[in-house]
Amino acid sequence: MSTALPPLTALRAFDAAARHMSFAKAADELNVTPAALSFQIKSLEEHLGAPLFRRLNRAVELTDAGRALAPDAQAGFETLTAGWRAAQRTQDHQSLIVTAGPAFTAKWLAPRLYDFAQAHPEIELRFSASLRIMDFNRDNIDVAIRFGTGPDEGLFAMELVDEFVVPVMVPEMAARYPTPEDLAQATLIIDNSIDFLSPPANWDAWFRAMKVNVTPSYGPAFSQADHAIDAALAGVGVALGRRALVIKDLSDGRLVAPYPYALPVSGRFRFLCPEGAETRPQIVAFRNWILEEVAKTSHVADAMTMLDPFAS
Amino acid sequence: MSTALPPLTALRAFDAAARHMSFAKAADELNVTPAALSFQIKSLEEHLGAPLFRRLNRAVELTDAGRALAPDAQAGFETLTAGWRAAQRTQDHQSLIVTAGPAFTAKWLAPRLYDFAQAHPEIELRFSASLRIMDFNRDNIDVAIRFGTGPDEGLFAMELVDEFVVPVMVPEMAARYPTPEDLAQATLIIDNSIDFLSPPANWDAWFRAMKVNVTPSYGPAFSQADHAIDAALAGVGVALGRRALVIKDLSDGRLVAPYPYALPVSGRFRFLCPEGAETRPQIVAFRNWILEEVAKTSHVADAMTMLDPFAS
DNA sequence: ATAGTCAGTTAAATATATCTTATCTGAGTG
DNA sequence: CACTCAGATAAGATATATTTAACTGACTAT
Repeated sequence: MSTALPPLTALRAFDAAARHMSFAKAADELNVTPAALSFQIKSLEEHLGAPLFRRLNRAVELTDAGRALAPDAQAGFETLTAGWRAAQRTQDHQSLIVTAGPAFTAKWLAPRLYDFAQAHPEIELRFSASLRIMDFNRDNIDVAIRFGTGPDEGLFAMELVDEFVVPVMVPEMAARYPTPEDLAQATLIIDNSIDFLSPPANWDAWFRAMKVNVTPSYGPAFSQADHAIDAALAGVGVALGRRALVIKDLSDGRLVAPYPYALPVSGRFRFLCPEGAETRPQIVAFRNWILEEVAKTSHVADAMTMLDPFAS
Repeated sequence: MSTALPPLTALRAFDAAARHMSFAKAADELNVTPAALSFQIKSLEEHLGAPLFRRLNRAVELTDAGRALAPDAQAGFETLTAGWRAAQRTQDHQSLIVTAGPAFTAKWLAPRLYDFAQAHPEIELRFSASLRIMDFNRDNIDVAIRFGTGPDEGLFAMELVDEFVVPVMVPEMAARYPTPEDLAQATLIIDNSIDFLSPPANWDAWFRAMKVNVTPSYGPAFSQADHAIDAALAGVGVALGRRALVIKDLSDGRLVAPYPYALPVSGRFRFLCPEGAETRPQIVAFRNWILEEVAKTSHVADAMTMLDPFAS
């Protein structure tokens, strides 16, 4: 039995027909006449020596052979399409598609976007905020910014600055809670988005590292870090904010960190792109811009004293 | 930027060229002249608007665009090939390719093969003994027999009989160890191949279920169940054998199980094939034959008393 | 040096595959 | 009973792919 592939055009016609379960719709998708599609399927069936579809009254259905072929045909063409798109993207120096989690998008990227647009008017930046880890080729992504530790196979990775968490609140509230012990009276906002970290970076860990013995009264809990920070900005209470997500608000004075003791966390925000793509001009520009922006606010972090995350 | 795929023949030419890193070898693989391949690559590069290869003195190397495309191109065509082979297999009623672990192949299939060949001379049976779990389409497999519990997505599965382990030895040895307590004096052969089971099905578990308090003296340990049984057949000692693997030897008298107390285990051997393939004639024949063979030796197991695997 | 070889390119002719238009079939539908 | 819908088919037109044969430019070995 010949292992060689049949004519690929015919295979593609089959894929479209199997996905739509209709020759007419498949022909439409491929911008050919139904007649052409009919020929292609017939040719494929001749190559195989057996029918792939059963022609019914007003419908078609797959034969056993068709059912064996269809899933791999679909997957194969999807992969080819993804690869072709990736190759096309290497030729595009105008646009840049970035994916990041909702928190980083809202609290780091969004407030600085105007700045990037000013510096690089030629680059059309698009965002795709999603927690789902995306596949660069399949999802048409150029750059991802993800919180984690790496390493990642086959990816170019650059770690942004050391990450930590520190209690943040609106300035008016800071006057009411001059010392960490006073936080026993405060509403502590909970951020569950980094529960997966080890060692943990929650309120309990911060108090322990501070060697402060309080029985905190917890307030609302959020599954996304940006919502917890928004709550703090609204004056709801005190949040334990990750550096990257609160440093802009601290720098601009919307939030303050009255106790300059920060708890290091094991993850960092990382800049990721497919290997080889790190030299594309718009990716270079974006990466340099991120580094510049990080540097702009580093003075805020310099004033912090790092706690021992393993203190007991 | 058009998202449509370029001519597929050109893509396939690129795939071959990228895999071989040589136009000449790629042309050879595709049974065309180097000239044809050169045209195909050129056409693909025109579609993309950029070169995919850098032509060097006596070699070619991929450009960034080529590097972005090559992996997905290769994966895509591999998937298409696997699917096509799967479709071709549905048309083949003569041959049957079975994969099973080494132990099942050696101790169950191999001794019965002559029987199947007699009953179905029209079916050409081939074996692929491997511990690696294989992909039906990718590896050209019709049927797999695996030890486990399921369920399996998208597969047709049939569980063979309940599985258990029982001490087995050569008949001469049985006279020396009339009671389970006597096993303290015997060499106990260890089979590590089912260490992953829960609850465990090792000597310790069997003695505990028997409520026999012995301090066993362990002999050689094997990572594959058939080797442990071979050791028992060679008179090395007493093995704890899985039903399916020892029942033929018990039935034929090469081994005996002097203590008819068997410990049930949580896994079973399972007959697996792609969904829809279970009606193909040679698969039906093979499946029925397995069921018949299982029935032939069931009297041996009927004489066993099942122990409580959770006894403490 | 200089001819030989190797890898890939190119032009022109040709073969093959693919697509279209137009007509046809056959089973439901109003 | 005419109508529509999904697909099949025939014949000619067009686009794609391939071959043969001649060419380039760099390394290789006398």
